[in-house]
This record gives sequence, structure tokens and C-alpha cells, in this order.
Amino acid sequence: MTLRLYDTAARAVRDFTPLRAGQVSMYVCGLTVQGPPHIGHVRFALAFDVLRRWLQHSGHDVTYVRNVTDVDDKILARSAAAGEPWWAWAYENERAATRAYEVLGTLPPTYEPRATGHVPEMVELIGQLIDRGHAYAVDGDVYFDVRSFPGYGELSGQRLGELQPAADTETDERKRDPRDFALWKAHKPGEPETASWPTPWGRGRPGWHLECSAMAEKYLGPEFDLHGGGLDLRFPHHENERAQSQAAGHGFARYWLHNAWVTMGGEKMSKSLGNTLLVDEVVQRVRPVELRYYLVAPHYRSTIEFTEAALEEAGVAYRRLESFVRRAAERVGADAGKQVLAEAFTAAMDDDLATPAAVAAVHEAVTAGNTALAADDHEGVAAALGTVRAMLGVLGLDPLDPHWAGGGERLVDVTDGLVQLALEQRTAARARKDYASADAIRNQLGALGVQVEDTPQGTRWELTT
RNA sequence: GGUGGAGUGGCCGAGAGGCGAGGCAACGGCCUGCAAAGCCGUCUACACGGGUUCAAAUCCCGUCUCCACCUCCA
Repeated sequence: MTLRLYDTAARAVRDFTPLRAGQVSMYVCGLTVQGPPHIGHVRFALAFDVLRRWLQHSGHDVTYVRNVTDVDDKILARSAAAGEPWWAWAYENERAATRAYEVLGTLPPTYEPRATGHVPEMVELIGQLIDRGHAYAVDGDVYFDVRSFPGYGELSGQRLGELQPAADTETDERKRDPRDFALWKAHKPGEPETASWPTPWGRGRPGWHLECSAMAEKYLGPEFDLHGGGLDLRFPHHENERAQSQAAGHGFARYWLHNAWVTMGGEKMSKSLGNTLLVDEVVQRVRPVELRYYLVAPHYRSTIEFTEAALEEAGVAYRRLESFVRRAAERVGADAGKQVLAEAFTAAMDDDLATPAAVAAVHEAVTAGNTALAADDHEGVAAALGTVRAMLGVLGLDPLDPHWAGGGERLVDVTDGLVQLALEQRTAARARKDYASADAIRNQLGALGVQVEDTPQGTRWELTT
């Protein structure tokens, strides 16, 4: 069975066949680094991280480029309001984004280019568009002529006649059509000099859409496999990117993927509505791996309506999986069992990354594993452990992955020694049927967050969260 | 005004003409000194009104409610 993906341009699920067999080129629109990321912002990174892992698991060599937009209207406005240089502001927020991506266990992209580092490529592209009659310069601004490109609107299903005028620039008579959008914006008085670059049309800065066209071409070539991003980027951003690149004669993206929102109170998380939760904050009170499970388990094209209760429940569900992996690893060794995916898991992932069904397959394998554990069936435990870890690995959720295991080995050893000391006392008490003492020890440990469990193989302990 | 999406059991969350996704919670049972964890079982839902069909949560028509994009936006 082959991978099938929902392609926004086709409005249908399509078989995915890469341009070059065994290789996948993918470009994902990263963040405009105007503020620290909230949990809605990082959903795209998780969705495409899972896609990337799945492609790699199924034997593809993936080139994954995710851009950073580090100059735009909002960055200039916010940094000015904060009295900071725009470049310092952008870089600070870029680091916050990187931290968020990392704490949630996304694999680093192959490359992460910044818009400001690719002005020459943009200038070159603008030149091509002007030469081909798809763009024109007016007083230092350069606009894309939407009427010159018949395919305009195809990606997002918009008809030119129905569109409201583009407002990324002031509507003015200098434009041939009110829907023409800016490729390049002339430097304006009052804007920092450092946010402008020399071009044949005068000093200025990039329009919002141009950077992606320029960078995708530079790193992935004129035609590449996948282009991803959040749902809101479909129009105008991706529509415009596509127009720029195709008008310049490039094939551009072959499949367009868009992820849905994280909402709160039924509405999209956004700073203006005040319903945001910063990744940094959530990760203070919820283990990052549980937040990842929460954001990865629903389908990437379904809205996640955020509630504390749902987040908590996701944590409980994840701990069920984790708990099996730990018990099984204690019994048969972490690397026991073949890393074979369940058929249902593979089928689910191939079906437009149906992570809900994939997660269900993991839960079923865990149930089988728990049964084997109870029956002291080591072969069964090993088999289940192998398959569960393989599946969780694809989702970036393997509890034994070094990323989640964390450091602090020494501390773990010491803690384990201390807890064992207490447990020996308790075992002795139980042996002499002094259950009051045994229970007192268990309760005291419990109060510290150490959960004690008696198993046929002896007493074990775990931290509660 | 144009374009797209959603409404599923106590809750989260899949599916998309017949064959009860999965998880959480609750209850019952097994296990346990008692627990915990685990396993088994119970709770059989698809916004509303019509229609098509042997069969509809799934298709068709209509209605209601909500969200998103068309403006910076993951």
C-alpha cells in the first residue's frame, strides 16, 4: 500500500509518488518570529515532523526545509513598540521557537533558512517576473500582476472576481489591479534603515510571500514534492507563493498540505483574542511528551479544541502506553522484540496520516503486551514491546528515546537506591504480616509521588506525575 | 457577498451505506493481605426534519448552530 495524502490543491486524497523515487523534498512554512510561540503555533511543526518520520521510516531520504520569516510588518511594529532593534526581537523569538520545537521532540529540519539571508535570490526572482511580464515596479514597490497569471486562485478555490482587494499594501491607483500583491516594499521613512536592502528598484524589504518562493527554489529546486503549513496560509500566502513561482516558470510544489487549528473556547488561538497558551508555560506543568501526544493523536486536519481536561486525559492515555513500555523493558530488556509495525498502524499512517487509528493500534498492542506481562509470557512481552516502541517511535513518542529519557542518570540511581531501602523495610513488614507498617511506608512514599506496586516479580515503583 | 470545515455515547476522539476504532470516567468481575497496575465484562451514540435503499451516523434535499479563510496569522 502506498502513502496517500490530502492535497489542498486537488481537494482530494491522492497517492503520493515522489518526483525522484526514494527521495522526498518538503518545504514547510515556519513561523514569522514576531512573538514567543503558543501551542497552536507548534502544531504544524508536530504534524510535519510526524510526516517526515513516516516518510523516513518507509525508506525515503527526506530533505526538509522549514523557513524562518525574520522580517515583516509585524516584527517591525512590535519591536519598535518594545524599543528593541527589530533584528534582536526577531532573533529572540526565533530562539523561543527553536526551544519549543526541541522540547516537543521534533527532529531538526535539514535546513532552516532565514528570509533576511536570501535577498539576492529574491531580487533575482523579481527580475525574472518583471521580464516575463508578471510583475511591475512603481516608486520602489514591486507588485505581482495577478491578472497576468491565469491560474491565480486555483489553490484556494478563490475566483479573482470574488476576491476582496489585497490589503498587504494600501489600495492605490498605482496598482494595475487592487488584488495585486507586493513582491517588494520600498523603504519608508521612519522604518529602520537596517530593515532595507539595495535592489535595482531602490532600497526596500521583501513582501511577505516572496521569501518562500526564493528559498524553496534555492534548496529544493524549481519543482519539489510537498509544501506544508497552517490552514490560514492557504490564502493568500500559499496562493501567492504558487503564483510567483509558477509565473517564473517553475513547477513548484506537487502536493499542498495544511494542518488545522488549536482552538480555545471555539475560536482559533490568537494573541488578539487573548486565548493563547505559550509552549513555555504549558511545559512547566505538563510533561512535554504528554503535550506532544495530545497534539499528535488527533488527525492533523481536525481542529483541536483545547481544554485542560482533554490535555490531562491525553496524559493519562500516554502514561498507559509508557507504563507498559517500562514494565516490559524491566522484564525482557529495552531492546527485546522485533521493531515491526502493526499492520493496522501502517495502513492508518498511509491513509493521510490517520494518527487516531494509528494510536488505537498502539493501544491494542499494549493491551496484548499487558496480557503477556500478566501471563509471564516473555516472548509475547518482547514481541509487543518491539512493535509498540517502533510505532511510538514513528510518532516521536517512544518513552525510551533518549530525548524523553532525559539526563540525570546519577540522580535516578541514587533515588532508586533510597526507594529500594524503604521498600526492603516494607517487604520485611509484609513478610511478618505487619500490614500497618507496610501500608504506612507505602503511604509515605505515595505522598512523595512514589507509587508502589506489588507484582509477582517483586515490588516496583514509579513516579506519579 | 465568495470559499472551505464542523456538530458522534458521561467526556475526549476516529470512521463514512451493513461488520460496535481507541482512550478517559463510571459500574461489575478476576487478581491482591489491602491496594496499585493489569485483564475481562457493562453503558450501543452519531444536530434537527424529510427522502433514497433490503439496509443510512455514512447518500440526497431542506433547516438550525458553530468555526475558519477572503486583513497579519500555524
